[in-house]
Amino acid sequence: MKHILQKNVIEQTREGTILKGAAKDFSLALTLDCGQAFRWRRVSEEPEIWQGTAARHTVRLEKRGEDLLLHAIFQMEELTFWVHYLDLEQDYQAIWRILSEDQTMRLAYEQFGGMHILQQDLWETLLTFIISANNNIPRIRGIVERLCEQWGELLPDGSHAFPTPQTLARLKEEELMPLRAGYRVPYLLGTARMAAEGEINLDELAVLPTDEARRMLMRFPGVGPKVADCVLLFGCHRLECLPMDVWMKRVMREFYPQGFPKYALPWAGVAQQTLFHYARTAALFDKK
DNA sequence: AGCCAGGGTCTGC
DNA sequence: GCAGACCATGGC
Repeated sequence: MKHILQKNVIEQTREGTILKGAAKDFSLALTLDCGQAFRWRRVSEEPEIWQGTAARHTVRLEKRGEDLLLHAIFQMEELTFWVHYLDLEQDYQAIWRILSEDQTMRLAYEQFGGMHILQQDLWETLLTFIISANNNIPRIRGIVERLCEQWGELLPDGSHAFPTPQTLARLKEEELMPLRAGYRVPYLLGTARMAAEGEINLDELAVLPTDEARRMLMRFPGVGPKVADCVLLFGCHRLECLPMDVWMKRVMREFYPQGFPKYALPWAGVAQQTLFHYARTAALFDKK
């Protein structure tokens, strides 16, 4: 608890909990809508409010100037969950001081600074990124939403938790047809069954060295190198992992034919996420 | 109509 | 190990 207090000054109000200064170098919009999580939606423009569910927790986050308000969050346990999830303890400025030695990364950061790498639930991240394969972000959102509404436990506030491996493992392929997930359905079920039967234990995987964890993730059906790296980065907080989707391949071909500079490697995933957004937004490439 | 999207699997060499 | 076909779905 004290590490929260170190970096974030907490103020309890009737509305919830305010983290003073937490929104200063942290962008809700960039972090929650940059293709690492798919269950967030902006419920208000002004003030800026985001609502989302992660694992079995749900919250509304409001940007109030430089402060961050967590609506209706009063208990320390809930607060700790979100501080961890949003990665508010990490010093991203220190990371970007290093990455900014590189010209392209510096330019990307100047436009799109403030992204955090979320610390998402491993299982949820695994299934979500199996869905992401050869897919686009709006459609991934829809499939994940239908998945949770159908088979995720109903939470007190009316939202749905992410479905457990055990729940999904019992289903048949035809029951997943309403998801409209296409050829990924057998991957989802196969992965759910392996996780439910403990063929691969995700808790054990989470503490393995990155290379071993990656090899183990790739034993799940529907998980290749790219999905594995997304799971390691977004669900295991391995900031050195560099998922290579079509956009990052363009970035690498254009700006880093020899790969990232060596000093950037420990934070390759952090750089990647900002460059990913930069590439997609800034019209750097004329579609190939 | 054809191409593309946070790719993976399977086959054939 | 590596290229190429194939894979549902929906937006443009």
